[in-house]
Amino acid sequence: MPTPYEKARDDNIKRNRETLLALGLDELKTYIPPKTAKKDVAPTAKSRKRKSPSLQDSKEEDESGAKVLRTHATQDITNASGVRRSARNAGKTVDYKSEVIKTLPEVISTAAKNAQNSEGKKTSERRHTPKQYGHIPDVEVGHWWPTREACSADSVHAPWVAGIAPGKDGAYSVCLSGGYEDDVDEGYAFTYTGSGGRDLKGTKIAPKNLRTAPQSSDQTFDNNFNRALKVSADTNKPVRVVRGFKNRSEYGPEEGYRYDGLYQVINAWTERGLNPGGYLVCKYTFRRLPNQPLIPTRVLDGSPLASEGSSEGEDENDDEDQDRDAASSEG
DNA sequence: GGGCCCGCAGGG
DNA sequence: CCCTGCGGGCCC
Repeated sequence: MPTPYEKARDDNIKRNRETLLALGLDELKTYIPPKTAKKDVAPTAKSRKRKSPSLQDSKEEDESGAKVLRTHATQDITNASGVRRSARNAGKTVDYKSEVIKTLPEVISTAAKNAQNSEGKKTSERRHTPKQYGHIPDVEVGHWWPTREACSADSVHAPWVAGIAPGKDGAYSVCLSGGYEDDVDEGYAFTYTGSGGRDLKGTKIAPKNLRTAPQSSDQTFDNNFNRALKVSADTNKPVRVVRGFKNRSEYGPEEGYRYDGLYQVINAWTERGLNPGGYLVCKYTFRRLPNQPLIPTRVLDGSPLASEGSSEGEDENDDEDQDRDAASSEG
């Protein structure tokens, strides 16, 4: 017998999922790589078998020198003594040497301080401003970082903690980190919950100085972050989306944070949130822009999801050259 | 595992 | 300066 909370949660999830699936997502799941002169040849023998659903597989043999990303499979991502990198691994025994080889790129920094971007530059030496709409130059869809700090250093999502990066004409970017249980992520569309309404400071007698906390009051669109996303729904500016490992869907990365490309906010509303006080939350529906690389999927623990990916047995998109020429920025 | 408390980015 | 915020390291 489900508790009232569980019932409310499941109702919300069911309703949200139906909304998302009604958006016609199938057309977004077929990415046809641009035909280049060099590659416009039927792949007779598949030279390389895709090792993982990861998007950031290297383009090692690209003679044009335009290679952007590379998977440093042999890099030992732990420190010499297997230092724990973050709370996500607390208590877990993970054999990175064997596991990581499949998917993860090189970990750039294990320290919160001096976060480096993918070029070894620090946040203060960003090459691009994060305050722009659309893709960040040279950062491919599928790019992966170990931490929010590293993602910030690459200008894709600037805040280290906040899920929304607000701008005048809408949000520049959001991060999906599974902060709200009734958010639904169908990959090519998802629902998102705003911020605010949390008591971060505690009381005078018991000050907290927290960064996140349970809901304790209503969220409104007066909040900067929430207003920005509402504006996004009006201006249709593209929003960069980063998925984090806390995202409880098959579309979340197993570790770290991954850039999943551009989305549009297509709806914004408020509703009674899934919190004990029944406080209002701001909700949004996001839909992915077409012509972007497919999103990697994973198998959730203890969940009988279909095996990974959507293309086991389909060969059309087997080519790894999924260039990032999706919807352009600005409009 | 959970609690604490910090730095940092960005806006007012 | 102040405030906020779906991190993360450290200690227990």
